[in-house]
Amino acid sequence: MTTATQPPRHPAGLAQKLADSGLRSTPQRELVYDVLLNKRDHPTADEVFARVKPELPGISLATVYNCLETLVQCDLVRAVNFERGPTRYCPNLRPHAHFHDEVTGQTHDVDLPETLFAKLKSELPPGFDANAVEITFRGKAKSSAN
Amino acid sequence: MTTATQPPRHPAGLAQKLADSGLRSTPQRELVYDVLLNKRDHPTADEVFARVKPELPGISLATVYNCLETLVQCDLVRAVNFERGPTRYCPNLRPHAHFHDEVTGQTHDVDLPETLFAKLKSELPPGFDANAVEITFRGKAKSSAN
DNA sequence: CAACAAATTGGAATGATTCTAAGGTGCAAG
DNA sequence: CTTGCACCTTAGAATCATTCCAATTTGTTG
Repeated sequence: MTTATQPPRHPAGLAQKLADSGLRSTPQRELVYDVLLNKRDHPTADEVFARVKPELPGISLATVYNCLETLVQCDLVRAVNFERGPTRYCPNLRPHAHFHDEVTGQTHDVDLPETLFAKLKSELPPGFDANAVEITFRGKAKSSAN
Repeated sequence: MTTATQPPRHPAGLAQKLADSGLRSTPQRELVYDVLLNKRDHPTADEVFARVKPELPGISLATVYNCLETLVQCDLVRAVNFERGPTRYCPNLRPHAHFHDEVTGQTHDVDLPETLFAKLKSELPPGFDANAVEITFRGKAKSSAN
């Protein structure tokens, strides 16, 4: 490494946030974060891997997964569709939301006023035409009061 | 069918809805639907398989998957978390929703007023304490207007 | 009953993710 | 500056949900 070291393309916050969690700043973590900031198209782990590889040819896919998880834990990045588990099925056909209890793992139906669903759709910018809205809450529900 | 035939535990609608789509009513499909109606705890395919097996020991997991997909196609059942694909990552930390373009497969960020997120949480029944809300729209966006 | 289409079946294949064991890296204390 | 040690990375194997496939079964129609 000569004087050619490139400045980081991301806010200085990374090293700090990592340190806050007792974690180290590594080239892999910085690069993965850079890639996410530079093209905000919600890439998959594989896509991040592909973008990172040219700059750090030795990096492994496992590391990309590790880095992404680390960034999520530090609240620097959010995972979309992070329902790791299998698909669940529900015979309730009325429009409703789901509440996912993080303690028990149970999923509850939550009825919401139709007007809210309408309101949500009406908030979409012009050019976006939604035919479905999915709302999922995460948290804890009082004991087993189904 | 003699007098010993058990009455279906589900609304008569099944056979009809299936027929509407040019599909047959089969013991497997009826039983899978029964199971979903009888215990509405959002079971996974494996769980459905386990509940169905005692009554129809010869049924295969593949058939359970097939039946579930059929029921979803007939609009009798909804699949929760049906993001089959890989997890996506997003460095946008402000509260926002996602719009999933079903044509291009792209995911866009959609900013919504904070008040809407608050409103949503306030609609939760007592005893439900959410620390996160996930909102995903599905539909099509006007051309490539990122 | 014969023929054909629709369904089911078991097992193999796929694909994302996680696990595991081994090797590297860098700070910290002496 | 060297040794120790905790943290990281790595490659490849393992897992798990889901899909695919080819063969068999079932049901309906002629």
